[in-house]
Amino acid sequence: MHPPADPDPHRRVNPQVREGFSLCELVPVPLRLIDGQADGASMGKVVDGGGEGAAEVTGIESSGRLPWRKATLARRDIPDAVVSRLPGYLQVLTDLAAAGERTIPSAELAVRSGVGPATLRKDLAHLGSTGTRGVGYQVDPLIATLRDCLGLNRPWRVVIIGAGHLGRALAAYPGFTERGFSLAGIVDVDAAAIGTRVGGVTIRHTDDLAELIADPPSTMAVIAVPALAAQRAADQAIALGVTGILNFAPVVLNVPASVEVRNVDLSTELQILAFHAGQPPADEHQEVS
Amino acid sequence: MHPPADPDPHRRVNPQVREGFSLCELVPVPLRLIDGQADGASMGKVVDGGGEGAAEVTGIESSGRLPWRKATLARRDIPDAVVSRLPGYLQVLTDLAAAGERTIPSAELAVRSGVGPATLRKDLAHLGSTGTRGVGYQVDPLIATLRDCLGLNRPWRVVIIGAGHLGRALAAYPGFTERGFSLAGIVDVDAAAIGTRVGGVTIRHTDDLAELIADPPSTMAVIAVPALAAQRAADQAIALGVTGILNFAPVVLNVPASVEVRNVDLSTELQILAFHAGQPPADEHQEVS
DNA sequence: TAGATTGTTAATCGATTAACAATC
DNA sequence: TAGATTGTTAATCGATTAACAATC
Repeated sequence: MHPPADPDPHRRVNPQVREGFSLCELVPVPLRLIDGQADGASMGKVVDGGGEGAAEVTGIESSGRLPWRKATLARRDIPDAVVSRLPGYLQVLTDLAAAGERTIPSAELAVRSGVGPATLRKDLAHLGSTGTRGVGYQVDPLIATLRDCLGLNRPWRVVIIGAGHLGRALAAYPGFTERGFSLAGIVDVDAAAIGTRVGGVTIRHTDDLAELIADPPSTMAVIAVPALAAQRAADQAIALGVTGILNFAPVVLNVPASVEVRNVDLSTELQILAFHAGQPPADEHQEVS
Repeated sequence: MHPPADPDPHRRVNPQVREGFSLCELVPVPLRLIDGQADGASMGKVVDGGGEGAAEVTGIESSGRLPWRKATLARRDIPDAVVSRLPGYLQVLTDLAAAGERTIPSAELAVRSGVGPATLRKDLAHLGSTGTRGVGYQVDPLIATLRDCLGLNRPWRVVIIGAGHLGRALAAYPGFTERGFSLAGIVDVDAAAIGTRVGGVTIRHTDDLAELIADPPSTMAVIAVPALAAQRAADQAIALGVTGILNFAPVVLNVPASVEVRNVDLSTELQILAFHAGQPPADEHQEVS
């Protein structure tokens, strides 16, 4: 009935530890910390962190005893597969809101999002139940919940590294700012490009990256440089505090586990299409099993 | 140890039948066909196709009794998750070949590809075992096998629909032709753009799409138009015989099951990064479970 | 109430991983 | 042979799906 599961090539990184810990809604769940014993082989002992800081979604370890915020989401608990579908739901819901819809049943939202209704309801249940039995989901509150979950209510500043055709196209992409990402700047090493205006900013030299990222701070970088320059670009960005990288270069970036990388590779996608195009065509009237 | 599984948002389509059938190496497996009864509700009856045509990877239903080609691969049998990793392996291997490497053990190829060694070996086993115990994999033969499997030994012509910033950047992207895809042309409806040269071709009007796709035939299209125009572009391309679509517009395309769609959405990726950036930072010394 | 639709369970399905016998 | 590394098995893990009780 549905496209089979397919692990996300966009999240591929060199094997690294990526262990999370869980937060629960409204319940002060302590951070799980490893105590200090440097015992490499055995498992770290889980220590009760004392109930502090877990509700603060920015992940900054709190120094004082914060009042328990109404944590809207158990964000750590959401599987990656679910997270990757949330932007799609948000997109569809935004369109629905613009069209004046107030509520929508899961069946319809699912069709418009390209997923099954069971998957949709289970996904949304991860955000805390927002639906009403017999009615469906309220569009506006669900949008708010999704935006909150994805962290889109804070400003995100993004730098683009590489001002070739692709970098400039990305800088000029309106969807960038439409969805709350603001372009901090774009850099390149090519003297011919520097000084050109694109997407509301002026292309600067890569040497200015530190300055650009620092104030106000950017935490996301888009890498749009040739493959050979990509690792260096990533290293620079990470050294300057970037924790999220969208990589368009066809290389596996080596990054610390604290940095999230998503890869987008045009030719990978074309090759996957080639594979399928080379297959015997799926018969439209094929048996449904 | 590894990034968790993550279903591939790039393959999301409206729920449609996507049933395959299997080919086995060297064994003439008949196509499974549904007989003609137009019985909508009940399941189609599976009919033995008589053993013809299954080995022809182009998927054109053969009219005569073809000799059984030595089918190098059971391409239908390869899980999507595996297929999505093959281009990455090919990329790494190509780099290794350029560096003069003759053989490579799975452990090293795995690290360079950002996957685990067990996954790598299991993936390659799907292509027929090409490794040598105690030695590793031979680079050049493995490249040949991968290219064969992905269907990269045939010419693939691609049309780009939409000549905005992104469409033009894609047209100019060298990786396009470097990996065996040739740009058939690029079209737009904007009179100001038509006539401009980009990536070795001249931007033509969308009305010329039929002509462009027909001769020589293109089977792949890249959609780089605004969201509102994407479905229409897809419909046009599909009507003209395109069976693979790389969609950059943030919409779920409605296509027949015989058409493969892969979605690339910049803002989706940024939103996923935002989610992770909003999380408590993964502790580098976190417990390994 | 009756109809509709959610939230959740349990079953299925598929992908990943560790481990090791096979074998170069 | 001894060492190295594959191919494959079996176990684990996670994601999807169908179905239905809960409930608006």
